[in-house]
Amino acid sequence: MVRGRPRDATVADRVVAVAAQLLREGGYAGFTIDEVAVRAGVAKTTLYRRWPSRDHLVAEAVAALMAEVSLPDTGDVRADLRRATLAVAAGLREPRTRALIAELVAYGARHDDLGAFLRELWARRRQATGELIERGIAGGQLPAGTDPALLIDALTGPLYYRTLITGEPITDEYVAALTDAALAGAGSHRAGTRDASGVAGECREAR
Amino acid sequence: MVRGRPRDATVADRVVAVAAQLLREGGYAGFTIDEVAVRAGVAKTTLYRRWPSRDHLVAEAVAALMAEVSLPDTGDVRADLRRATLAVAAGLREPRTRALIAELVAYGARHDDLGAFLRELWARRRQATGELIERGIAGGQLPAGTDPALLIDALTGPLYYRTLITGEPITDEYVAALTDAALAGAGSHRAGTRDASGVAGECREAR
DNA sequence: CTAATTTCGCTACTCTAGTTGCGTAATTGG
DNA sequence: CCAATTACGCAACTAGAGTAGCGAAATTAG
Repeated sequence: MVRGRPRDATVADRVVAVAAQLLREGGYAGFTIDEVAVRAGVAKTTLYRRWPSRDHLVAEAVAALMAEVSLPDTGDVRADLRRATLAVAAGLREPRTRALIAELVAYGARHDDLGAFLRELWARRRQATGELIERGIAGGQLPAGTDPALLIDALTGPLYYRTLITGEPITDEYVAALTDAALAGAGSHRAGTRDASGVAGECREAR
Repeated sequence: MVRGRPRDATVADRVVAVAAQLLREGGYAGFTIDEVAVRAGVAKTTLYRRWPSRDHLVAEAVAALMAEVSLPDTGDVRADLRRATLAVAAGLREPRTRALIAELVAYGARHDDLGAFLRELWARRRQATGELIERGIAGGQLPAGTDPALLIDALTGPLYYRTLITGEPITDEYVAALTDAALAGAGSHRAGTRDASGVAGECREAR
């Protein structure tokens, strides 16, 4: 057995719950380590014995907050992808969510370990979408040459780009156009077929 | 005339130069207001009379750093877009650039005015690309229905998405595939033509 | 020249992240 | 029971962001 005094097993749960609650209340602002310590009834030093930095604690609390969130699966892969993309867009429109993601991005850049943790978090979210796309390819609803990772990026990347970088609005019309373009572009890449000039134009006419 | 003692006109230049230099030396870490004040030979309070926060000063220094950067223009719009996208990818591969952008993203989320400032900064960079695309449409090198903003998002969004969120590598092959998909998807959206199901598949066969 | 006005430097302060050192509580092994 | 070991709480500390107050310097209006 381990020798010394065992860790208080309730501490982790209490702290993360309090941290998540603080984030819900005031978002990123108003979240202080001291406040977490007081509300959770533990010493600040105890917090730092378990989480190496404030950023780490916030990240874990966010992970707890986004533990749920599911993916539609109606059998119509294209429709499911549209719905999922609209859901992501809706989430990113929330100012508090936007602010939190922006902070997480900075955390990931500041601490290598936190970066890995967050990448893992995002990867889990993309996993399900990837499987959905695989089913779509297998079932003939998406072109055989479709690269799942690339399609996810094409659907999601512009949303985060607008949210975090350009700040341009993400309307449902924009999401529809984005989804159209991404689905139309899927499977277009072939080794040796670097440029698809004209093809899109042809497709447009053919509709 | 204005009544009181005039501002020392050299202060702004000195401070921004020192701030940019500190960013070059140590990136985001190691940048402290006190150090800037000491090196620029001004009082810390004077800094805060001109820049409302550290974040604002960093943002202005970054803006000074990225003042240059030009866009290729060979007449071949598709090739120019490929080149420009590769250049953006190369920039984002730099760890220090990546870290700075991540911090800027958080700044923009924390301060509304800084958000506007940064959006303006990015908008200026996209402006030139938009004009390039317009020329491509006018010259028939891109489908008539191409939405310039959407195409820019499709080309750039995934790069920032990978850089800031997923952390997946951005290889030149990835950029090539991404550019193919984006260019193939351009102009695919039409009012009333919500879904392009099958079209991409057709294109694949026709290739 | 004098008064009003504005900038500047300086000192001292608050607040929060994060650290250090110490005494004490809880547990296991003998 | 006793020693070793580990967790915990507490108090004091450092460092950096940001603020407040004051006196001095520079400038313009009269």
